[in-house]
Amino acid sequence: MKNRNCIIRLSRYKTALYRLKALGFVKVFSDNLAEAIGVMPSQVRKDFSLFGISGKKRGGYHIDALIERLNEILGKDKVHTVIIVGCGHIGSALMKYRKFEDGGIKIAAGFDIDPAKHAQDADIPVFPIDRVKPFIKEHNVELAIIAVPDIAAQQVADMLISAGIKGILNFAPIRLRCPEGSIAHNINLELELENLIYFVNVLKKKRVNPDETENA
Amino acid sequence: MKNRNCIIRLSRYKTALYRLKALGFVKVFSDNLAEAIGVMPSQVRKDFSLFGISGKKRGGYHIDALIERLNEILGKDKVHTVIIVGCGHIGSALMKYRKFEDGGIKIAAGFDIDPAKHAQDADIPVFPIDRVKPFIKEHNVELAIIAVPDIAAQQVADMLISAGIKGILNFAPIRLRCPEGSIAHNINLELELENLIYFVNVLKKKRVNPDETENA
DNA sequence: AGTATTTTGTGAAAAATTTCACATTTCATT
DNA sequence: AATGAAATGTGAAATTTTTCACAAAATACT
Ligand SMILES: NC(=O)c1ccc[n+]([C@@H]2O[C@H](COP(=O)([O-])OP(=O)(O)OC[C@H]3O[C@@H](n4cnc5c(N)ncnc54)[C@H](O)[C@@H]3O)[C@@H](O)[C@H]2O)c1
Ligand SMILES: NC(=O)c1ccc[n+]([C@@H]2O[C@H](COP(=O)([O-])OP(=O)(O)OC[C@H]3O[C@@H](n4cnc5c(N)ncnc54)[C@H](O)[C@@H]3O)[C@@H](O)[C@H]2O)c1
Repeated sequence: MKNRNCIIRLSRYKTALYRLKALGFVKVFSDNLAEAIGVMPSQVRKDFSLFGISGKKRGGYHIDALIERLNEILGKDKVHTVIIVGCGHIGSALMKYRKFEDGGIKIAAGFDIDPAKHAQDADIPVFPIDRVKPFIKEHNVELAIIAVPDIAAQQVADMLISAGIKGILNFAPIRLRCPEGSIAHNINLELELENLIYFVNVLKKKRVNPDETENA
Repeated sequence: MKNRNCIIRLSRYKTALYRLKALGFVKVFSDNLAEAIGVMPSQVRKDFSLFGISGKKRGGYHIDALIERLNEILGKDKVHTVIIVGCGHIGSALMKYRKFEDGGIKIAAGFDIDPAKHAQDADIPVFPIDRVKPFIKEHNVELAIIAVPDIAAQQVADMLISAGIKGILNFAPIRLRCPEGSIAHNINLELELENLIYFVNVLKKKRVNPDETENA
């Protein structure tokens, strides 16, 4: 029911709603949202009913109220503080990304083992890794992004969790294990590319032989 | 049946197999793979049977043969050339990532609209954006990574597809539309963080009130 | 060689997710 | 105020995906 895909759809509805709002719309119907994110209108209504979101028959949903409700459900009604561990290529790209802040995600600091990466006076400071535990405790940080090499990732994750981190977004190409009470989501870009390659091949086979292949 | 999740699992099995192989294993059973990627053994066997992969009863699967077969299914039995459009923070992080090449994914060049990003003599060169069409045609490139600002992304995608690109991995936070015969996968990092935030909140509610909440 | 044990491969069952379909409500128009 | 059209909310149906469970095969052991 309230599975990962459903939550992802809620985020997508929200993105679509912000765009519709910017376009001047005040209310929206399930088919507008369905069209925007590429699902059936009944899916939109089912998702909403799962969270007790209701609109008005014939009147649809009020955009502002809907955005507010979705933000509340998604926990985006307050600012979330995140730290980044591993300020190499990916880590520093993320640190420089300003749009997270617009979305209520504040990157408080970076941490790295390499002194060359340290920048304690920068806009978003980068501290030595041994400062991470006290930092997490002092600032009550619950979220971390891991962008260290794969061999170090599990060890870093364990350390962060022991310091109080509850949620990790991991870019190292391994599946992080974590104990009850904490959670890790893994982003594996090579896997994403591999996946894309597979579906491009399916597509090509379909062109050559439209019958023998099935849909992607 | 052969849905996206199934293909993702195949990639994961492959990763696990490489690790098991490096550890000295020669054969593997469905429960080893299941344990490694966190699914049921019957899921592993079902996935394999879907692609006509078979092992030996009581003997399991031969790791080398299995890796080879998976690579073949996933289209990883040859090197794939990729270009990157938009060599800003994310784009250049990806260009500097050496492990793609180990996995048979070769980043041939980058393209950017900003002359300050151009580097025609670099290891992986960065060319002006107007060179991208001839490059795609000349080198028969089918895959592209888009890492331009969101407002430019759809336009860039259309251009790439018209030049012959079949598969796009998109980092801009919009859902790219593309015509029949081409495919785009979207990576939305803010959505991933939002999703993580939701599940961390579910976790916290569960701690406070173990009954009223359901599993993540 | 024969027996016991382990593991696959796969239909069938179960579970999860999506889609349908329609009664009900609301809004617009006359 | 009455009528008609449009959109929601939701059980039920359909579809998809996962898990079960067990017969058949391969290996190990005696
Ligand atoms: N760069 C990419 O495009 C890309 C793509 C896919 C996956 N990844 C993955 O993301 C991770 C980071 O990649 P990258 O390219 O940024 O690598 P990188 O080498 O540029 O950065 C890694 C950083 O982590 C730091 N580090 C190492 N061990 C540490 C520790 N124990 N504690 C704190 N910091 C530590 C290093 O000093 C370095 O600054 C890797 O796991 C990589 O496989 C990167
Ligand atoms: N940096 C991140 O951590 C991050 C995180 C999430 C999402 N993203 C998304 O990834 C994309 C890139 O982000 P970034 O931080 O690397 O931005 P950036 O501004 O650093 O880089 C964008 C690059 O694209 C180039 N560009 C702009 N228009 C172009 C065009 N028409 N053709 C070719 N090149 C063009 C720019 O010159 C620039 O070099 C954005 O859509 C952003 O929303 C980035």
